Amino acid sequence: MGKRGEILQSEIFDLLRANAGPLSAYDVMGELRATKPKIAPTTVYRALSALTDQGRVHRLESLNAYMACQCDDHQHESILSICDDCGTVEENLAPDLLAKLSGLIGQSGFAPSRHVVEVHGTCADCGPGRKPT
Amino acid sequence: MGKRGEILQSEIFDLLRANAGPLSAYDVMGELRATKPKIAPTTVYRALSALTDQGRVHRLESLNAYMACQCDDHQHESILSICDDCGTVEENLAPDLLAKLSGLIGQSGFAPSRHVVEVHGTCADCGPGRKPT
DNA sequence: TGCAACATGTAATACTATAACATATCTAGC
DNA sequence: GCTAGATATGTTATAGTATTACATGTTGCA
Repeated sequence: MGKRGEILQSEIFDLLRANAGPLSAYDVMGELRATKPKIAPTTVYRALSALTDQGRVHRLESLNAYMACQCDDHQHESILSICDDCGTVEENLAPDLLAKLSGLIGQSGFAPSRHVVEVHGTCADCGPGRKPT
Repeated sequence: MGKRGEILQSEIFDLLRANAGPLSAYDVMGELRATKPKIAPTTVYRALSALTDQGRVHRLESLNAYMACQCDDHQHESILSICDDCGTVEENLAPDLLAKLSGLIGQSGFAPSRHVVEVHGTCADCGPGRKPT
């Protein structure tokens, strides 16, 4: 086996890439139901889990949602900036900052394995001095 | 009104303080049911929300759980290190690092309002070179 | 008193995620 | 090819997290 799973993963990855903002697991399932009316949460979660393990998809812990990695190299941890107005998320790379973070935490003997760094706020397009339509 | 709410908040705060690790909202509700058998989720969430607004309680986004702030001054954002083995969470203050983070993100015109920084790993007590009991 | 504003209580339901077990597919060795 | 064991996938049910909508109580002030 394995074949069908990879197809599903690609399908989900494309779906997330095509979307401007992040999608919840159930959003993804809703989209998939268009072609696979009987797909179950477990199946979707398994695929999302595989994708996040691969680094092709990021999970937004503070939103319970998922987005496609915006970079070509999927072997990195990201800093995600989330606009609370329009919902768009930008991915920022800052290995040095994450290293500094690990160093700081490591001083007390803690061994970091995974960083969750998400910054909420308003993006340039939604920022102050801009009025809603 | 307002009085009964503040009492409940203190009760929850004490409960969280007494606990070594973070508690989920429903954990908290379970404890509260000992004295208030009919307390509802909404009530608990409202109190937790007030407490987090005050900075007396931190929400762990990656665990869907809550913990009492370990510092006396509750007017700060924290970096939380979470041991995936034993579940204990340490609070680290690093205003300079958060400022650097804001600066980085701000370069693209993004205006940060809230930082979520959670580091998973293993704490000094659970780290490598230590075998389970 | 009466009412406006707001805090709290209550019930129902929506959203997110996993457990447990059944079924299908693949690979290796015969 | 066939069987057995390992692994991936499908299916059903349920657990865990959070909010909506509306009812009721409380306060302060005209």
